[in-house]
Amino acid sequence: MTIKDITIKDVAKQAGVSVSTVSRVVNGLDRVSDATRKRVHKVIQELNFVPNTMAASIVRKKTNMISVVVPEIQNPFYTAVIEGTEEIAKREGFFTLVISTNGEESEEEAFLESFLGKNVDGIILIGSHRDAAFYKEIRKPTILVDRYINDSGHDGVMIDNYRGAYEATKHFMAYGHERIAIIDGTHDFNDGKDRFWGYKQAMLEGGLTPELRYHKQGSWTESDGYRYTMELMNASQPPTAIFAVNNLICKGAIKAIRDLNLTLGEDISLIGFDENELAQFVQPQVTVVRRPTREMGVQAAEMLIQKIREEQKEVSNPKKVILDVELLKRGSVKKLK
Amino acid sequence: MTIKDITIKDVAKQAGVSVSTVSRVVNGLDRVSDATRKRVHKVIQELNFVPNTMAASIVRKKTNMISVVVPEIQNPFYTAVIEGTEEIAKREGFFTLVISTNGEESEEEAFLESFLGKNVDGIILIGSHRDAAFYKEIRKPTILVDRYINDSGHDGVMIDNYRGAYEATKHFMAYGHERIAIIDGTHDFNDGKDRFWGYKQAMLEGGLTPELRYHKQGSWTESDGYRYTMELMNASQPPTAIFAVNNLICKGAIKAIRDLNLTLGEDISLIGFDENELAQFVQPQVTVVRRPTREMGVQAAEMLIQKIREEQKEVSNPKKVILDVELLKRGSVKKLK
DNA sequence: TTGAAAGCGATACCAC
DNA sequence: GTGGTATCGCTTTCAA
Repeated sequence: MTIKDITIKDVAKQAGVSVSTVSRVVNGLDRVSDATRKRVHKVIQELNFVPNTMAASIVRKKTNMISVVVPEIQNPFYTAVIEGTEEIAKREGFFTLVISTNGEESEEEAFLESFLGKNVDGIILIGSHRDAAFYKEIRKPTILVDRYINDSGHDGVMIDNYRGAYEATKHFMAYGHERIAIIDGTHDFNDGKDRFWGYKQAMLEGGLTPELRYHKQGSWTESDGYRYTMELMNASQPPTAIFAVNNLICKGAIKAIRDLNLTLGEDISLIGFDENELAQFVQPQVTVVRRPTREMGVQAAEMLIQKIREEQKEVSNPKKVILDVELLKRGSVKKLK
Repeated sequence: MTIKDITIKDVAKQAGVSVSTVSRVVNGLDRVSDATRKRVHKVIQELNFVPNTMAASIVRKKTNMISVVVPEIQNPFYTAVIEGTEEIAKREGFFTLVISTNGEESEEEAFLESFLGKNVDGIILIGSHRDAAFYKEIRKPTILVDRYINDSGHDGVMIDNYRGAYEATKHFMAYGHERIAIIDGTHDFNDGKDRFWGYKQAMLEGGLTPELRYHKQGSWTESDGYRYTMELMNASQPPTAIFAVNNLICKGAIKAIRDLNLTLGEDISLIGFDENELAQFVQPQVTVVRRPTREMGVQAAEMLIQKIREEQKEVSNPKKVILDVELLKRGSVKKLK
């Protein structure tokens, strides 16, 4: 059992043919006689030869690898998207590399600029939030998922954040709610802005005025969800409904409601954005705006691979695909008469 | 903005130096005059040159990449381990590629044998469960995490499954429980066997006889956890305590207990193996055997990188590191008088 | 059908 | 300090 990797040359010598021939049978090309093909295969078996794909890639200028770059690998949203991309990639003969940047922009850059980034055929960036100039530097088929930056020059797959928030708010209103609070995240990017905008529009259209005291804005974290729910409910005139703009905030809200000894769907109504485990566990279950996570990955991978095949490295006309969301009505919204 | 990747040659020509020199400055080697270094750097900037690391790897026979292969990327246990490995890898200058096999053994093989597997410096296999012969084929520094196969020839990082189960069972007994049930998974591998064994030993040592009616064995799934909890509690003489051997089973048990309208820690005591979100949410919180997930990743990465550096490709004496577990006592175990 | 040889992009040894 | 060149493992014309 020798350590040295055996190469195409070893196979050639052992089989008594040229490396060209070995290369041909390895790649399943025609014009090789059955006899030699068989012989070569046998030697490959015996020697346990595995071609060095890097060497191949450098001449082919194709790696058959795509990479998916995510901010954090612990978040179920990202892994769900990844599963979608992997499914398609695999079907289409691509290998998926997952890179987690741990939320550090420098990591993203390190990957894209100086390392493996150069050695994949295409890139899917999920939840990335650099500026347009940054993305323009990427001279490779690239798809932006979840967050889209205009003028980035790349295609994108997103969801209709506006509509999700709009529908949620409308649902509250349809059930007779008027004091509808929103626990909001920062508005650094479109997703945050759009969700707030959807809420606001729905309110205005229904003749309600969004009140400042019902608008809590902090980070997109569970602890803020908890804290603001406490604040809202301890105020003199608490809201009858709370819209939690992401899954973490929603979890925090659920915990706060429990700790306040309030009955969900009775003392307070709640809608979350994005599915989460607690929302499904508590009773009544929490109504949420569901986004098609896996489908986002599928779409992104399909678009990317098509791009790779067409070698449209330069995007003339970036395409944005907006996937629809769905309001999963469960029991956490009380019908006021 | 041209598409063609620019190479070291382009830089050399533009800077009026040889490729050797460019290579030197790119790699930060000494023996380059400040003047030329500066000039070359300038050209690199202008041309936006990014070295092709694959080409470099093929001559260096080093990629500075390690891969982590997991069965499924959606499972928080795996992602926690991954975070640990990434931390170390990054610190040591390695890039981490995450590969999800989606539970398909063929995928694992595809990766290891014919693809990128060849192009990383080392491999961490988490939760893999092939036979020894399979692992022996891997001629690369490799660490097995969580599941260990004897005679595989590789190092491993595991936890003390036996002790975890033993402590949990002892805890029940210390609190006066005698009818202690176990909802068990399959015994295909050591982890499953050891957990059951720990339970059994603790019982026997305490003078209790593990009864067949209190031993439910199925798959490691939430649905089985749910189903068996139902069965146990609906039987004529239900147990007073249940040991759920993994996080999914534990979640199922929690849901069943809720649906049976039983009070946790009062009508029924419960201990889970491995932390999980529901265990922390319900009140009282569920006592669990905590395993040091992140630390497992850290250990594995450290061992792997050391091995890579020592070029111990052939392991003479595989090393097994067993990390300890901890019983997190929370409120789900009732003190019987 | 097969082989020889040039080349992919970079490194590293050896001269100068 | 700097450059020339063999080399890494493989693919791909071009001839034979």
